[in-house]
Amino acid sequence: MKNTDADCEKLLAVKRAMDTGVTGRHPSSAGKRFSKAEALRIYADLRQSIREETLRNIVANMPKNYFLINSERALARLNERLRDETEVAVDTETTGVDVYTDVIVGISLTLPSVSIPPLADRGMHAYIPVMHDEGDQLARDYVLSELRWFLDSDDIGKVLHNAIFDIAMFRRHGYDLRGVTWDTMVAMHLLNENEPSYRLKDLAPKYLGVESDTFAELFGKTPFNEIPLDIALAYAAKDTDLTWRLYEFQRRHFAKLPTVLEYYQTVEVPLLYVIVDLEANGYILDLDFAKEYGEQLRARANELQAKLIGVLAQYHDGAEPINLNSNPQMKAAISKAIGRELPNMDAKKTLKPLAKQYEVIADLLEYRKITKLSGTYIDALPTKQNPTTKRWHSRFNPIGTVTGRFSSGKDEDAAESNSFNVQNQPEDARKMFVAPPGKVLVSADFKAQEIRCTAYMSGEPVLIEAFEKGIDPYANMASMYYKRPYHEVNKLPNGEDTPERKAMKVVWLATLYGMSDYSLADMLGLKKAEATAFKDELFSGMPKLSAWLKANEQDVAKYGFVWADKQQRKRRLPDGRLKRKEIPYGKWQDPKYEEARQHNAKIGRAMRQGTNARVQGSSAIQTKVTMIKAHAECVKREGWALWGTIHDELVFEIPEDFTREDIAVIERIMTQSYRWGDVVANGTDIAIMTRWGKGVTPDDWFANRESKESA
DNA sequence: CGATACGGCCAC
DNA sequence: AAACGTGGCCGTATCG
Repeated sequence: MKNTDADCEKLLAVKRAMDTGVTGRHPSSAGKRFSKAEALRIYADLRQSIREETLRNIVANMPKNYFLINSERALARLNERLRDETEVAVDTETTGVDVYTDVIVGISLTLPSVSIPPLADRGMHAYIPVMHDEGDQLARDYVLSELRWFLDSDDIGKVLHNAIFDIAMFRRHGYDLRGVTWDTMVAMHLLNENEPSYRLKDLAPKYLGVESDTFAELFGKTPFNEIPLDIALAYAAKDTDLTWRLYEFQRRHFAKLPTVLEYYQTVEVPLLYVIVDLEANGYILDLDFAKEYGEQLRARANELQAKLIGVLAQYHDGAEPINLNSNPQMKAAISKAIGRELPNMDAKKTLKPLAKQYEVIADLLEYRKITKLSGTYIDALPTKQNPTTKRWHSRFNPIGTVTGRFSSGKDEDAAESNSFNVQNQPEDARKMFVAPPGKVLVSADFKAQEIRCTAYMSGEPVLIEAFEKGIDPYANMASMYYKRPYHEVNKLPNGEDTPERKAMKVVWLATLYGMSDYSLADMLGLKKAEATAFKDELFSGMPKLSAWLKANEQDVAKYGFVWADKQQRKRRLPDGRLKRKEIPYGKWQDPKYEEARQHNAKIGRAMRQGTNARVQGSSAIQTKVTMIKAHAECVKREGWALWGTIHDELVFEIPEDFTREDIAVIERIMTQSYRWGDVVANGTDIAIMTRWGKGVTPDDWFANRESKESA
């Protein structure tokens, strides 16, 4: 059997160790033939001893300006020194990564300006253990109360790596961490959104030339409170030491990016506090509803399962019973059942068109939809209640995407966490989410956010005029293209799209996202040449937009990056500068040119990403700026909180006795917080609900309330 | 048996 | 020729 690269390395390490006499045969294998299994056992022991040696080295080679603070006197002296600092690096060590349940076991501080005469290195790196199992130390309550003035101070800036976590941990113990001025993790993302990892332990070797072991490498699954204080000091003080050095490195680089720095300091950093509140506020789920709905879905799934197995089992060969969740099995069985070979099991492209013709396919589609819905959402979410807060919490990661949008879900190193993605909840699962008692959810979206953004960035008069007149841009385009009156191609009396408007929406998004004419034809049911002609004619009426799209591609090709609005954020697309590889005519399928094809595909992808990143990235900035304003308003108002954000939408929770003026406030926040210059006004649609979903308009809500009052 | 890849699908 | 951007997560398949 062939060994993996990882195993090869392990075996080589063992061989080296045996050759140099560092280790010998494994005691458990005395008298047996030397085997790979024994070598791997030796490796495990070797690793353990390497780990122990690493820890010994870390302690032995610890810089002289790392100090353990474990007496009242030492803490008092530290407090004095803190008063002379303007900016300090801060980090917490904790029992785990659940900010609502875990607790702080120690605090690291780097005081950069301290100078202790015999020591060559400037700066002081302190670790204050407060809950380690062993060793002399101060109590957490005492330390936190002594440091309260510092934690509360806006005048002493705090520099952290992943500040959201630490702010939330301090809050867990009833303390604010005010004055955060820099988050090296977020800053790194603005300096390079393509970075493979934003862990301090990966950034330090890469950018500071400092080797650094991860917590897991050094301590495995041992919680930090079980780590002896000498090792804890060396490890924890190094964290703020590295954070500070990374900060200095980043400052130098931001000097060349003043517009990005301005955005970082006025948006991304203040936003961290908004996110902490948003995440902590959390969600309430209607468990009775979830239970009942889950049972309904399960019953239907069982019914479909029995039916499908009845039909398909005969087409399945193999020792194991047929599995409806297995795509390879289903592809084979259904192909046989319907007497034609399916190319794949894509629901939209392959199965849906066949569902009318073949009941078995319709059943399978329903079965898959239901099992996905219950498996991922309806049955899964109820188990994720936080034991401490009794609410459900999501993570909103402000650097989770390359364009600047939020991602939502679990943290990278938190497989066990109860966190979940709140941004991809299907309509049916949203019904589980309810407003807290006495409150309503108010959702406010940016009306046609990305299209307004494009109108502004391209300066296209057709789009700008449409927005000025309050005209629907899709309908306007449809009117132009089909040469029919606007009202005829806008919406149908029942509020649904006309086919013309729908087609324009597809074409619009296709262009924005760089869809090929081939795919567009596929989507609209046209021939490729027809799709090309369609797009050409449409865009010939909007020359400024066409020029803008072209310029974006040229920028990607020339510079390898594009800017979001006002040069606040860069999207680096280095593949755009690659040179295309020639593939001779007729050799397009030739395996010999596979590498050339992939190479050229990367360039095409970069070209498509350019426009998308400008639009999506600028829109994300609008959403983030608006969130800061919305949060500030919520803080001022009793019972108001920011409940969620889904890219182009903010959701508030507010007391149910809200007024028309309250709605007007939300409307102003949405439309005035971040404007597309003076060129394109913002719009917002507001909906009110007690259960997450469609909701009603404010007018309907008030009409309903008034009719109840008069009854 | 664990880590990882992948197809598929939810959202905007 | 390839062919729609940004994500997260599920279950199965695959690898060693």
